[in-house]
Amino acid sequence: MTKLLVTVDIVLFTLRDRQLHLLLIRRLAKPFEGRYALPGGFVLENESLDAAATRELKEETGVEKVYLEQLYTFGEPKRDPRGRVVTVAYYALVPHIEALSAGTDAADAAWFPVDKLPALAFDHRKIVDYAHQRLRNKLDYTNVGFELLPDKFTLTELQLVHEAIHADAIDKRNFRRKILQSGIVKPTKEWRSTGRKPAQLYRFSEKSS
Amino acid sequence: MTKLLVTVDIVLFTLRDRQLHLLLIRRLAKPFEGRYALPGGFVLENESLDAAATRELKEETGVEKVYLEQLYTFGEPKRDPRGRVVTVAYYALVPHIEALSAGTDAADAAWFPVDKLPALAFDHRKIVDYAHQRLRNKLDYTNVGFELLPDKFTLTELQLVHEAIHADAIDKRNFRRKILQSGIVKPTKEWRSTGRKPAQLYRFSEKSS
DNA sequence: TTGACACAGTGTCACCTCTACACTATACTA
DNA sequence: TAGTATAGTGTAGAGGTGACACTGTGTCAA
Repeated sequence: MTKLLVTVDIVLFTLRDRQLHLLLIRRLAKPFEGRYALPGGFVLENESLDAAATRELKEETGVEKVYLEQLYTFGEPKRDPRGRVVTVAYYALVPHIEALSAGTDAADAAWFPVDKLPALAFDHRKIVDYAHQRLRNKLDYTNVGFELLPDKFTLTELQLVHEAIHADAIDKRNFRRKILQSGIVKPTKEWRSTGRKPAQLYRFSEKSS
Repeated sequence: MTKLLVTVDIVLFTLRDRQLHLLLIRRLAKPFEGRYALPGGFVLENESLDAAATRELKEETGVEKVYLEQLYTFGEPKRDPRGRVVTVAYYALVPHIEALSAGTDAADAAWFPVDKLPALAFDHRKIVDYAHQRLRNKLDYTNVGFELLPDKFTLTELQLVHEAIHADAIDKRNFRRKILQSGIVKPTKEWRSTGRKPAQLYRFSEKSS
């Protein structure tokens, strides 16, 4: 009946400048002082795991209303040098706009491209890799991609999401055909006129899976 | 820095009589006295989560050398009426033969077909449903199916595994074509002569994914 | 011994899906 | 008004999937 410390850690992804980024916080205390780590913290006595993740994300990064999903629980006895800590890892997705507006009022939080991460504290690198892999897989058979976009978006923007996550170029015609045929998306009557030729805006269609 | 009780619970699947079964243990103590529950128990101070799951499975069911995979962590504050308990759920797969030879020396453990389960203690029904869903999904894009079969098996036996998990009939010719084309399996020179006409035995080929 | 039975094992065709591939249209800017 | 950046569009070949029915053979019982 030994009790253990339980934390949540969150891998918060967003898309900036056509690249998948995630948010890290520089540690001010030992161990791993000065290193970057995932946002997270202890689970309280009367709080569900999801609630703890939501709360920590808001406290440490200011971000609210994110897509949040439990990832995996890491519980190696020596993963924290201070003692036994079991962490329930989550990943979260926010559109870039929201991510920017969120003030990171407390710590030195910063966005890093997933392919250029600094050395991380604890086993957080392992958690990040796991999250990235899950995101790649899930993109293909679910609608998570939309969580990285604002309410209305162009098909090119949606394609950029897929390209960023898979780190690979996709044929434009094939991509559009697949998306439109699936009915996952429906056109609005609005057009985005940033750039040269305006592009039609689409919206995520709740219906299809 | 509140510490919490952390348990592991395991959904142990096997195939008996062409049907997917799982192992449950009748509770002898309150709460939920007399009800069936998943095998599991507390995570010790110096033990990884996987180690705890393996240990509990062995202690409570006698089963060793199973395929074991972490599923999800359930941490609603009120999921255990006695107080806050976070449980890391696992699912495990064993071939029927091994499952039988394992003596369930301690408690009254019993196998139940997944579609005829008794009422379960705690939120274990939710965990079982989650595990069953995961197994169904994973069957299609991985090799987990083989974990329910002995080392050598006939193609019909493999088909029965798929049919049991998906609870649906599969066309024999299409199934064999897909399996053989994928190279996931390689023929041995042995034949099983139980039944009428002997069938060729196959072995899981480590190579392809 | 032989006939019935239970299960093993095999091929084709139609349809759908995926991939590879290149040009035209148009709004904005200089 | 010419240049440019991005939007938007179709087709043909290959491969994969699903639907479909009969023959072969070892075992067992009469």
